[in-house]
Amino acid sequence: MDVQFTLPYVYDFDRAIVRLAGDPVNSVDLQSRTIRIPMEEGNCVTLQSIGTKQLPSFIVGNAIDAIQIEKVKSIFHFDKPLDAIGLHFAGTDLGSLFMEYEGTPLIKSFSLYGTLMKSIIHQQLNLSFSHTLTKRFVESFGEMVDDVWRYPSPERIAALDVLALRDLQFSTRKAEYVIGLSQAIAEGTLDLEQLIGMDDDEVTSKLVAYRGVGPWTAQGFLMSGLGRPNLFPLADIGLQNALKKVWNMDRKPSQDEMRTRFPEWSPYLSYAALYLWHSIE
DNA sequence: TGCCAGGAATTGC
DNA sequence: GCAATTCATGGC
Repeated sequence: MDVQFTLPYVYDFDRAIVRLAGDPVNSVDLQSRTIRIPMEEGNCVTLQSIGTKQLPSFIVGNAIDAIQIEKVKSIFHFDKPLDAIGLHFAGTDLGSLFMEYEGTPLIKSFSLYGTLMKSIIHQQLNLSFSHTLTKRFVESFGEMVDDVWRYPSPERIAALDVLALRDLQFSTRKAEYVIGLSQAIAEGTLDLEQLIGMDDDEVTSKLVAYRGVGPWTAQGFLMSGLGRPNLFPLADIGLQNALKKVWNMDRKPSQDEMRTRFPEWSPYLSYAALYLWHSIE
C-alpha cells in the first residue's frame, strides 16, 4: 500500500538523508529524494520526499500494512515537531547552529541489532574506514533483499569464529566484542526489544554489562537506536572537535567543560549532539 | 611519516 | 580509584 501525507511544521528531510547517505549500508537516492528502508517483515518500504522544508510532503510506498507506515513515521520522528526544540536552544551557545540546521530531525536506525554492531565497529576508527568495515560486515554476512542490504542475524554472527572477522580487518578484540554480544542476543540473554520499555539509565546498565559496550556505545544506542532525546556522548571525538570549533578553542574541550553546558541543553542533549555532528560533516 | 580516529578493556601505581 | 597503556589499521 502507498500513502501520501504532509507535515504541519518545518522538517528538513534533504539534510537528514544526506547524513544517512554517509553510511554506505543505507540505500539513499539523493536525486529522487528517496530512501529504502529494510523492514523486519522482509520487505523494503520506500520513503520519498515530494515537498519542501517549509511544506514537507511524503510518499510511503510498498508497505505491507498500516503498521509499517506507522513504523516509518516513528523512525523519522514525523510525529515530533521540532520548533519547540529550536526555541529551547535560541539564546544558548548553540543558537546559531539550531537556526542553520532548523528542522533537522533525529532519525532512528532501522535495526536495533545493527545499531549496536555498527557502534562497536565504529569505536576508535576514522569514519571512512569504519564505514568500510561495516559495509564488509553487512555484505559478508548479511543479506540483500530487493537490492537493499540488511544486517545479518545475531545467530549468524554468534556462530562465527574470530578469524572470520579478522579477515575483514577487524581487530581481535573488536571481533570478540561483536561475536560475544551477538551470542548474548541469539541466546536470548539480551533482549534488545525489551530495552524499548526501559528508561535511559536502565538501558545503559544493561548494555554496559557486556564486554565491548561502554558509555559511548550505550549512549549511541539510546540516541540512534531508540531515538531518545537527551543523550550526549562525551567520549565522542566528533563532538569534541565540533565544540572546539563552535567555541573557537585551540584545543578540544574537556569532558567537564562540555558537561557544564548540560543544564542549558537538557532535555534535548541528543539534538545538541546531532546538530554538532552535522556542523562538521 | 607520525599522529589521529564519532572507545573500551586492561594494566600499573 | 584513577591515569597510562594497549588494541589494530586506514586516513591524511
